[in-house]
Amino acid sequence: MIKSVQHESKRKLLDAAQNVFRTKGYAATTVDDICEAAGVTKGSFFHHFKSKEGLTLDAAAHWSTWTEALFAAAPFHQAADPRERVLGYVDFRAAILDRAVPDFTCLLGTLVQETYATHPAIRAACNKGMSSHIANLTCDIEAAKQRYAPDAPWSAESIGYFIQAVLQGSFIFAKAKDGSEVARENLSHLRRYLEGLFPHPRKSNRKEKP
Amino acid sequence: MIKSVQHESKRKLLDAAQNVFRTKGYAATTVDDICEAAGVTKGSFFHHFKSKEGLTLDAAAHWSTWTEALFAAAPFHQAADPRERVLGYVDFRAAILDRAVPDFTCLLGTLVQETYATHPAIRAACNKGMSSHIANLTCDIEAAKQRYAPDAPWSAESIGYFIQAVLQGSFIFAKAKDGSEVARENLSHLRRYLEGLFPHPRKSNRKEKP
DNA sequence: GACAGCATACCAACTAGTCGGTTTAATAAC
DNA sequence: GTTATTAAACCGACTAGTTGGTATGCTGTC
Repeated sequence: MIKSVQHESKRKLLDAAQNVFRTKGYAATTVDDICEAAGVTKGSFFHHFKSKEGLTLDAAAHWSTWTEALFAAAPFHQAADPRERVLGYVDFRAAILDRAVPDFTCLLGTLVQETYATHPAIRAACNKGMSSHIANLTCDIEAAKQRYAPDAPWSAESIGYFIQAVLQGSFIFAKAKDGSEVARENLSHLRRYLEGLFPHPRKSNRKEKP
Repeated sequence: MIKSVQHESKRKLLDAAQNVFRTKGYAATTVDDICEAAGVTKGSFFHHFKSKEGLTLDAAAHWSTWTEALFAAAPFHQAADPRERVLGYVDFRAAILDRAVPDFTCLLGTLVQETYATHPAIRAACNKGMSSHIANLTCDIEAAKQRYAPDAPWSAESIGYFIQAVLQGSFIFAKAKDGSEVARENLSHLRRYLEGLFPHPRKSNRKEKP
């Protein structure tokens, strides 16, 4: 407990960065903004991070830990059938769309869009985080493919990227329209596509493959 | 000719803004950056635009004119079958992915992601431009639906948004990976989905509906 | 000479990062 | 148990540089 109190400022700064970046973007967010949101001072900020970019790199890693924990704990992750896990993932993403826009959008997508040409280290960190999330997702997709579409011409990984692209694009429309209705419809199209990619052998969805 | 020479600086500023914003984003782009890229001075900038935000609003309108002209002139737009026009649109978007990243990404998507919470006027301008592009696209989709899937439960408009979301999301991955391979695969998934939504009645794709 | 178009010099506000110093916490010596 | 020592955490005023925007001046055309 003593130890956790010590590093509380750092954690608060990383949490605050997540939210402020998702609201205002990277460049428009000042170090003071983050300090204010975290309730710490600028001196503390530069004690823990060597620069704004340094904080951002840490925040990207922090984000990945945070989201992986979130998805690992989500109920869809328990389904026995990998097809259900994949569709459950999409449904889960749809379910959290009722929050405010900055609360369901993706830090990494927001950051990379702004910084890809100017901050190579941030671009790389975002790429790493997104790829690793997709790699996790790809495990379930691969298992579903083995069971329901073993001869399909597409790769499981490319489906993982496709799912993420639909999500990222939907976030942009949620921002443009200040609402998540379009995002929700997009996820419903995505679900229909995935259902078609993994056709049930017959009628039952409990039937085990021989 | 005199008139066009007179306003050449303004046009150059709008063109430059398009490219610089797509590379560095809104907040990280300085007025001086745009002036330098356009080859004009700051005095000229503030002669034509009242502020950086003012220029951005004009640039969003300029972008819409520019892109609508681009798509109106593209060959896919001539196809007689609306299904071919829709698929041709996707193929066209895939075909221009061989350019550099800032040359195929979307100004409006980039802008709105950064400014949605801080610059309401820019958000509205981006929303308007994207919606209008989708409305154009929706005409072809609606016609294709009438012909190939008149009883489908989805709306033509929602397909328009879905197509754009896939594109916008693909741009994010093109930025994250500094390459368009993922984007290309995403568009191939999108095409497969659309093909499934508009099934051919039999075998021929030249058959006219009675 | 009036005016649009453009150029140069300039300013006030802001921002990332610094720096000297204070507080807090853990450990060790006594 | 008290005190000394050390190091990490923290503070907030300050600076050097940047930025959007302004003020003023110049030039050619009508």
